Amino acid sequence: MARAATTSDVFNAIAEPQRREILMLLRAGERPVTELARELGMTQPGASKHLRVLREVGLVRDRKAGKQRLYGLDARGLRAVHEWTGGFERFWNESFDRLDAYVQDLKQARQEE
Amino acid sequence: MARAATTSDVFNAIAEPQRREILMLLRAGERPVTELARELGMTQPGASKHLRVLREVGLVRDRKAGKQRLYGLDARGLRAVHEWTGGFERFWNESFDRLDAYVQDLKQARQEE
DNA sequence: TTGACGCATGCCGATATGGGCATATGATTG
DNA sequence: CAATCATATGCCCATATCGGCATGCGTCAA
Repeated sequence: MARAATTSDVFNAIAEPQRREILMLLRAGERPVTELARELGMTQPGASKHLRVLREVGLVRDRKAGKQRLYGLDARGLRAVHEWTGGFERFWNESFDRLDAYVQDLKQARQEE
Repeated sequence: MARAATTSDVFNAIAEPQRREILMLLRAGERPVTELARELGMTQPGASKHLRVLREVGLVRDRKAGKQRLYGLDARGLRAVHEWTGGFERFWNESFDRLDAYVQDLKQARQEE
């Protein structure tokens, strides 16, 4: 087996930095492909491909506007990611204590050598 | 170029479902590799490889305990993902309105055909 | 020392990637 | 219809993946 498809779920789709940038840009409103490409410094085919991935996982939607195709944000899919990571909130707050304990263990292990 | 390394950042590391499962399991406490492998129904080498990725992005830390090696959660890296997705919160709440507007646009476009 | 155990690593194969480039497709305009 | 603009797609390449399997390496026990 190989790596899962980028279109398999939102987690995979947003693993790509440029796709995350696209999403951030779209917070300011709908945009045609060429403008996105220009703003992100990528080629038009490049932008189209990333947009396709985002569309397939439902993070953006597109709308024809004459010659152009406007892409807009549909952030609902990001909620799942937010909630999943939120399930670890108490752990990243605890982390310092845990790191402390870890350091203690290290010291102890070193003494036992 | 190819797809970015899974170890390039936390977003890539957690794109893998099994790695997310590992992290969830570790919320209950440290565990040796073999036990993780058993609980997740994967082979020991498989678990080791996923743990390596998680370790390289800093989501887990390991500690030698005699013959075993205990892996523990370090969730701090997930905070960045939580915050990034949090930046879209108002958009997924708005989504229904926006969808509505979208539907209106569609209707209008259809009339103009 | 010799086993046995726990884990990490290396190699293989199949696959999907992301970027570049050319080109097909669609819609608008003259 | 022809020319043009906006996008999407297809193809190629180099690369990194994940899984399976064998094996190396460190640690503990007899």
